[in-house]
Amino acid sequence: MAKRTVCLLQAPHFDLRHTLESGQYFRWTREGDGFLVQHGPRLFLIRQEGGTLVSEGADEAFLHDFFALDHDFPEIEQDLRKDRSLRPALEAYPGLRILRQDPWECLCAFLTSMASNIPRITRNVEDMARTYGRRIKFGSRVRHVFPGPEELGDEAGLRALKVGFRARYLAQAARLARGGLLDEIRQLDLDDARAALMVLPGVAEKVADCLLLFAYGRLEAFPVDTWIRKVMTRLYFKGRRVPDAAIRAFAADRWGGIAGYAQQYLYHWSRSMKLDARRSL
DNA sequence: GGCCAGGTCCAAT
DNA sequence: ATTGGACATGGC
Repeated sequence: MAKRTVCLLQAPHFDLRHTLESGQYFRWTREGDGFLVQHGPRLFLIRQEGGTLVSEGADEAFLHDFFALDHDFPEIEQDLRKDRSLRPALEAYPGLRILRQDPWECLCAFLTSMASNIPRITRNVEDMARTYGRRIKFGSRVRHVFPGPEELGDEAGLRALKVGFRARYLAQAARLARGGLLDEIRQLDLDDARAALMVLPGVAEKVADCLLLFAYGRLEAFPVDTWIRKVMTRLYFKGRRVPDAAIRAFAADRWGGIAGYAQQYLYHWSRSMKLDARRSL
């Protein structure tokens, strides 16, 4: 067996665990004091030692891109800290960052996310990989690459994986992705990009915003899901139910180009808080 | 058992 | 323009 080279990467102001556990990405498992992660064709071990990421099985350029180390973390954090309501979330998960995922994989993950939950999304994604993806090994560990749009099964095949009504969306997404839809997004401004993504059946505002934020690096995107709706109405709307558009508009106004970071902190924090409807913040 | 879940779509106000 | 139910499956 070929010996794998160890890759060291400086990642100050970055917390691997908070980042992976925040619910933006699903293809990782804990292993020892680190994680076994896969993304695209890669399968790698990674752990954090202070401000350094130590990895086996991935090169520096990939890691730098995937973990989005080009984002100006101190600047983002400093900006968000100006909002007092955000501080508990910021302090609960210092170093929580937004990843830069592959758009196709991200699309499939969040297509399966509707009316679901993280354990089930994770299982759906792994089922798709195991059924349609090519095998890869890391030492004695065997995993599967997430299948490309050409490799993903048809609707009937996907239904057999228990993804339910999401099977049709996934099959259609594959068809449109084969036509290059996901590549055309990058050059569009936010509104056009969102509209282009929403051409995909099963993609409306929330999933589109997840892609824009988690895959396309559009840090101003602010996905509004049930958790965000709950925490935002509590923190900023006196508990009154308001349209999602109003929440997005508020976020854009308050946090501008880094609203997506605020979203990810609030999402992770609100879930850990187990916010109760009867309790005020 | 029925209700609801990292939503979206469609029909009926 | 807004609202309610259906959609598969699974967990509680």
